[in-house]
Amino acid sequence: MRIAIKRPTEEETQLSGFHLFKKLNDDEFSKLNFEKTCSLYKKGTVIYREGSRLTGFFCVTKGIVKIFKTGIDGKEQIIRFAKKGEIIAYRSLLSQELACTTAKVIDEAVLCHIPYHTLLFLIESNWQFSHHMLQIVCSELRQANDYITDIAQKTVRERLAEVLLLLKENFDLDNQNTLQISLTREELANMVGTATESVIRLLSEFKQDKMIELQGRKIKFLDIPNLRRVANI
Amino acid sequence: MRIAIKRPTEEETQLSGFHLFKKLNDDEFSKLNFEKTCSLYKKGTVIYREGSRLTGFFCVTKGIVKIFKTGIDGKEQIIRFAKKGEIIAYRSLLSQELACTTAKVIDEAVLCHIPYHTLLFLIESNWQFSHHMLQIVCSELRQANDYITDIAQKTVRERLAEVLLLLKENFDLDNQNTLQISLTREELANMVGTATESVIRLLSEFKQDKMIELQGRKIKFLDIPNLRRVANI
DNA sequence: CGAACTGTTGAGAGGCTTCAAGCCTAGTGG
DNA sequence: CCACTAGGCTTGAAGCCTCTCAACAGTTCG
Repeated sequence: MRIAIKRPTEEETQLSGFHLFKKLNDDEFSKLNFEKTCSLYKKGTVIYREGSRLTGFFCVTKGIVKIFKTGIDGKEQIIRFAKKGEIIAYRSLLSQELACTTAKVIDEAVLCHIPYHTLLFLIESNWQFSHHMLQIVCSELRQANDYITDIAQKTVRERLAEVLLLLKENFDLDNQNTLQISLTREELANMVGTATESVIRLLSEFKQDKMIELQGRKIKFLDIPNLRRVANI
Repeated sequence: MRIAIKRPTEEETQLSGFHLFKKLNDDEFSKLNFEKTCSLYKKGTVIYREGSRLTGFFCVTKGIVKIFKTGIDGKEQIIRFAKKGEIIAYRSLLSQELACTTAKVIDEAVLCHIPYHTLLFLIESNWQFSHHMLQIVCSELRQANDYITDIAQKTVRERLAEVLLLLKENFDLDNQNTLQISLTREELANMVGTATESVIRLLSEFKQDKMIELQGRKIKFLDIPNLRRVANI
């Protein structure tokens, strides 16, 4: 599945920007760089699949990767998106379980594969690395718990508004206030946990209420305070 | 809020059973024991509240603690229950955030408070401790992600059946197949993410279908395979 | 240029929630 | 000892939010 067409540029494989690796000493960082394997992945490529055995984790140095679980009738539930500076597949790896999610490229991406033994080496040799790692997992756990509460208690309308705001926080807007991540209606539905048709209807309601503007998959924010009110946060 | 009426027994404050501390050397374990503070808490006591600052994490050595978030209109969303051998409050502590959940005793409990500096000391001095800690957080994150998928895709009926089976896994049954944890209908609803009335109606349907038997808050399992089928796992 | 996928809209059905009323149980105070 | 109260439990009825199904338009791509 892992098809690399062209090589990523030197710059696209730099791990120095990762907060996680900030406290490594020169030796550790060299070792990391020596043992990493970076590849460029086209949109649509599956990085790893639910149930597969992982040999390491990945650092996203470019692009966007969608992490999802497959639920009832193959319906996707999107857990999160990973972008530059974030790591994926570390959870199942640390638990030494088979992958419980699938990772798919939605924006041409460069990923660096870090073998499991390198991860273990870093945990053993540098407590600050472990500490950072702990903070990353804890942060993700917090988001997951927050989301459980939302999804259990809020209406689809509130959740969609919240998801839009969340996307706004995590992915930049251009100078026109347009969201710089392109998702299908179905993907939005799979984030919110609803039917595609519901997302479509609600989006056009938001549009009628002058909170957003739509052009295909482009979403432009017009009235964020009101959107926040709808989201009920 | 933290009212200790009677002292816990020596045996009730032992941390030697905790998997998390298995790899500590004698010095580390002594330090841990020296710096812990154990108390006994009555049913209904709040250990820590959403938004409060935490000074350490807690090891549950006896009893059951309910961890929940407060959502819309004060409606509780139960995140999990912690029982003997489990730790609580570590997530917000590690992230150095204010508590994002509330912990309340639902079965008379003994908790040992471990100060933040002790946690940091252990992370610095013993990589195996950090590794265990990472595995605990990862395991909780996995459960959270699974639950997001369920709650987003399954019906209330399926989720209730699943919650019952989950409780069966985590809390023992007596020799009559009766669940050894006593929850109100409202608490069940707050786990499933539904209205109390819905839980009541579904429980009596399950009873009519001879899958469970009810006596007040006691739930007795009669047909687990069928319950599993309803849960759709 | 058709095939496959995505997006849109309408109609109907049904699962759940909400509101309301009443019952039961346990704990309290006269 | 018993009425009383509060909180939990139960049931019914009404209604709405959301899903599903279905048909069709638009878009992309080989």
